[in-house]
Amino acid sequence: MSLFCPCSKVPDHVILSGGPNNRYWVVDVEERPGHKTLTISCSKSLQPTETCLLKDGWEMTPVRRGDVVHLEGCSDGGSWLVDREQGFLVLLPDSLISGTSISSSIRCMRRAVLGDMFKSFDGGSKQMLNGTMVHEVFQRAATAKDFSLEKLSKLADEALHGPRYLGDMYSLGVSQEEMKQELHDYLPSLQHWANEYLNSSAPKDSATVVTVTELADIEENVWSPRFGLKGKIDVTARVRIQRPRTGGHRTPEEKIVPLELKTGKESNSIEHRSQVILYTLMSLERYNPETGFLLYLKTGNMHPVVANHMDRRELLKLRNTLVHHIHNCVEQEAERSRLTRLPDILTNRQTCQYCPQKRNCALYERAVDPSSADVSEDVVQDFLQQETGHLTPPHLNYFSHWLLLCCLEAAPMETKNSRKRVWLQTVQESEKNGSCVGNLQLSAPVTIQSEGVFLHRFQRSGVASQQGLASGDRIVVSDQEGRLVGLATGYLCEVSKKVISCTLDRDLSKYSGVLFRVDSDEGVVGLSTHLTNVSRLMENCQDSDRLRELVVDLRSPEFISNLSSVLPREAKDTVANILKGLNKPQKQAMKKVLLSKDYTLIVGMPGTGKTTTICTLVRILHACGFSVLLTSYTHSAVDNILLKLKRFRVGFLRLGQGQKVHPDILPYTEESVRKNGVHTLSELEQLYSKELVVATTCMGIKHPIFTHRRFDFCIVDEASQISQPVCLGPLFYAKRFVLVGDHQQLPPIVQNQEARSRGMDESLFKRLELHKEAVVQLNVQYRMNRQIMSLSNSLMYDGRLECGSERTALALLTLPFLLTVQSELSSYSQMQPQHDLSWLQATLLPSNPVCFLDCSMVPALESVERGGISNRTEAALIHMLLSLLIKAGCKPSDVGVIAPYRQQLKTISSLLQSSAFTGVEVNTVDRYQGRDKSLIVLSFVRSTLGELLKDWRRLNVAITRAKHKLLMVGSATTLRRYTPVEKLLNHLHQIHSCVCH
DNA sequence: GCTCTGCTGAGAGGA
Repeated sequence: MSLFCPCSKVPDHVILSGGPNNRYWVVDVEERPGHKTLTISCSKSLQPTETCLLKDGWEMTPVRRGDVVHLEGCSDGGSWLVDREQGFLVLLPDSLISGTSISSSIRCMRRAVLGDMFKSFDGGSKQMLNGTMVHEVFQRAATAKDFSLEKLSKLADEALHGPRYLGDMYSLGVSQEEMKQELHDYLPSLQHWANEYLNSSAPKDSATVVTVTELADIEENVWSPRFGLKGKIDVTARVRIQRPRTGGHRTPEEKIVPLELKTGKESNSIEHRSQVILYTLMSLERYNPETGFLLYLKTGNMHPVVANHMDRRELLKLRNTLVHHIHNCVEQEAERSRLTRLPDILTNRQTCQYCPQKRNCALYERAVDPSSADVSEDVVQDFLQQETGHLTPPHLNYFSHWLLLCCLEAAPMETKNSRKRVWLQTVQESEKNGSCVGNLQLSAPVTIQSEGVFLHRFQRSGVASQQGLASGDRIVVSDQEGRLVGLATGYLCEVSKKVISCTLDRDLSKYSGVLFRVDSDEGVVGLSTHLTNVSRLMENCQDSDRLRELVVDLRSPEFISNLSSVLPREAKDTVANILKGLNKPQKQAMKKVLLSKDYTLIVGMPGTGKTTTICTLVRILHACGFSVLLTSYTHSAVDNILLKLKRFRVGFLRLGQGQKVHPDILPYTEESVRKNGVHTLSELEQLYSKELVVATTCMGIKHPIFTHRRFDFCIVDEASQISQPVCLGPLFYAKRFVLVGDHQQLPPIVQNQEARSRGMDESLFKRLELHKEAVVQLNVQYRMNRQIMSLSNSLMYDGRLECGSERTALALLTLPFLLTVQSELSSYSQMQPQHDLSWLQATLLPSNPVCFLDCSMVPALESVERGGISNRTEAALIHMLLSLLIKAGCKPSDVGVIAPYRQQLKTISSLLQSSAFTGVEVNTVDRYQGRDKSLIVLSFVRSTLGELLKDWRRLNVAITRAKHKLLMVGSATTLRRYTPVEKLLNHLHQIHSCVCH
């Protein structure tokens, strides 16, 4: 008998179910020699329970209490058996693992796990590019049903000159001619294959004859939640298999099977065959194929791969081990998390020699166990020495620290990942969340918008339910039955009650008649960019060595003493001219950057003209002939600077998806420039090297341009909001860098509590700030009037913030009709003397720029709902204040309402529906950073200060958005318990107790 | 206790 903890509760985000697509919660695991028994339940109440007996090797499955599993096979009255002959157990089935990950784990499980954490940055090889291009030629010939040499060679040339692969050739440094040679070598065997297998009628008595009668699909995308698999099937073909006659007459078999194309050696290796077997497994629900084919395009030979139970069983066991390691890279030890061990390092040096995860493999080993370099086997010791010998203990510490933080932070992202809803929730359930629209049918012919972008229109039948999807959202399309999950992904264009239009990566016209569902797809972004950057920082090369010294060892930044050596003579006048428009600290900032040999930190306090400063800096650097890489975390921050820069005839290249770029910046994107004709490699090279200034987001550094170009300066805007690993990314490509930010404003958002407490919200900006000599402060501001500024000064800046002019200092809200409103209020007060409204009259006065409206005396209770926290009383008060202020002549577009919680914004917005309020912007503190309004109304929402406003940086941002008037609404008595708010309240002259009705 | 923006991606061969 096994005992299990009755208090163990299933978390909210877990979805369980019975039936063919079952999901069981593992209540308990009982291990015995040779077998393992699971106590499981598919109900969240954990009643009733069933059992599952694992044996014949399945008992080695690393399944634990609290895991979710899927069971295949049969159960006998609630007891399942998974053994040699029957049944499968799929561990964590909602984590879909790709076919290639699993087949790569055959040789080295450790490599497969690392491959999931770190997307390798090696950029591939010429052979790989050729492989991709041969695939493309084959697939397009298949679509055109024409494998003649003329057609093939035409398709090859299109691929060579089309936009798609030029970037890869640029990265790899191979010429179009070279690639052409490689590619053309394959064409004859492609034709040969077609002659041999495609509709061939050549009868052969002796052997099995396989004839491909139809190429049913190309690059079919498959998500198989039943087996926890995903993949892309090169070609899905209908084949006729005629076996040799043995006497009697035999009808040929017709089947739909996956074809896996390979351009490399005809190895027929276990990895290749495993890939095919996994494809047959994941398309079980679609066609139930028992066979697949490996098609080697070098020779045109085709090998059948028959999938038997044993192969499938062993591959699923590998998948289970892999998924276990991916999900359990962190373990708890005495309340503190730490990295877990990975599968062992191979001791066969031959295999490891070309492994793309070599460095990460060694780094990880030393991160979990610093002593491993001394105690392991000799082979491993040598390997560790070779890969990490150049690193000091602090370097290794930095690596393991950030690796752990990233793994911790990845966990909440994983649980939030809503992708599993696509297959675990019905359309009705998902529509209720607003994340899905169902009952859709194709309503118009699919049109091709550009290469690989297909415009679809769907008609919705039945009642339109609550609408949660918006245009621009990333989506995934599946059939409603759950047989064709994840058919295509793309973006939503138009949503109305009846019609949905979207652009998808695949043409779904062959599914006419199918009922579709469209789900929002937030995707699983993960933290692989972060980890890749941290790993790169540990590389044994010049760029990384230098950056490591500055970032990890915190070596003091150096400066040269004389400007004249950096300023070219011919640029002097231009630079002097540009400098004219700047104030003193801004000029200092320019000078510091020019003198820097390593880096400069520019602290841009609120309203001090950060964007202008960066724009001016770029102009100066440009005038001096320096190249500049301009980045920030968000597209909008990058474009804000570019919009300013554009006016000064400074040329630049903007990298990134056109969809995300500001419309006015679109003409500068690579996409648009290339439309004007870039067909050769040298044209592309020209485009990539033409502009001194290149702009992109920090995550956009996977672009081919960075395989070759280096910049004199890298500027990172909003650097105090970017987490360290991300901020590092662009710095690899520049000799010097400039971080612009303000650590007194919002830090990087970190969801995991432990990750935050262990320092994940420390930006690189903050880390480097200890070197005072690298810091310039922009403290002259042009936003807030004197009273508002002094509030922030007392809270955060110790009086360092200054007004740029008397005009700024004295500016007040203009309310042309205030007298009318005031007299109305007065007469109301006279008629109802029990309602003293003098507090309200004082509040409205522009000459009272900062007011706190204290709701302590009225019951202003917050309510915690599903969507978050709100406070109706505060919302009502804000509604009244705004009505009066707008009546008094304040323009709605000059008004901003800020609250720390989304739910409160909803509550406020719903009260501001009337047209009088059109233009009033209601948003979170976070969204308001970097922006301002003449009048800001701030709702504190909580009578007990929440986690969010305890952060004085968030509070600082909130109060510094107002130019002329700041109204704060909250419960003063309780808020006083928190030091930052207390400090703030003590500074105020105007605290009004409001008496609401 | 509820703040949010980034990202195509699974596979393209080689020993």
